[in-house]
Amino acid sequence: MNYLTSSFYHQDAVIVAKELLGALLIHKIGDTVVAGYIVETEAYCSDDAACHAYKGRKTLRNATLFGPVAHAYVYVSYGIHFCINIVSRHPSIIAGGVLIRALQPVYGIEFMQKMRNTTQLKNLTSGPGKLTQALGITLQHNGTDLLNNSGLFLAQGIEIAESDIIASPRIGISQAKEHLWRFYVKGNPFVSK
DNA sequence: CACCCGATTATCT
DNA sequence: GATAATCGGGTGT
Repeated sequence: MNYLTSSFYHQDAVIVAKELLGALLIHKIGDTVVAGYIVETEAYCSDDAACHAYKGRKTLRNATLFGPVAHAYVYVSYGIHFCINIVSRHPSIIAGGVLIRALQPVYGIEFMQKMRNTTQLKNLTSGPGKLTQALGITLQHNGTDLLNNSGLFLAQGIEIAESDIIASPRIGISQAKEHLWRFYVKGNPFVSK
């Protein structure tokens, strides 16, 4: 198992978002390993009006985005879902992260089916709120160091060819829609929508 | 398949 | 009071 190392996260979030495609997001809960290949991401930068860090470090919620890279930024979406970002930014930038939007289930599929209350593979991890529920990721993981053997981490997975990466506008935002900072694996059935 | 809407809370106006 | 990096269930075509 090859873990992604610190230097990987010290790059522009847009680069990290692209390069995270194909990586394994892993959550170990006791003896259970729950994991999937990342097949859809979105980049958010501090000079980007759609980013939670855009207005500065004002509230407790977005503090993690300003903290060390390779930590998990988890927030509550629409009051009821959790979404996970990987804190990553170029050293010249004050804050930034990559939203994980979809996974292809690999390990712990039975666990995911219990958590999601469905056996339908396509519905387990095909969206940012779905995949956190499937992997058992909650607000308590906000600020978790992904390099520190915490049970939540990233590892090298499968290689995605450049020609199989599609860039498109980010989903669900009302500002800075012009940036093509959503990336997904062409033709992968687990991409959201 | 398309739209519409309710759930539920941190944050902003 | 409104909006938001969402989801699932409802209704209609």
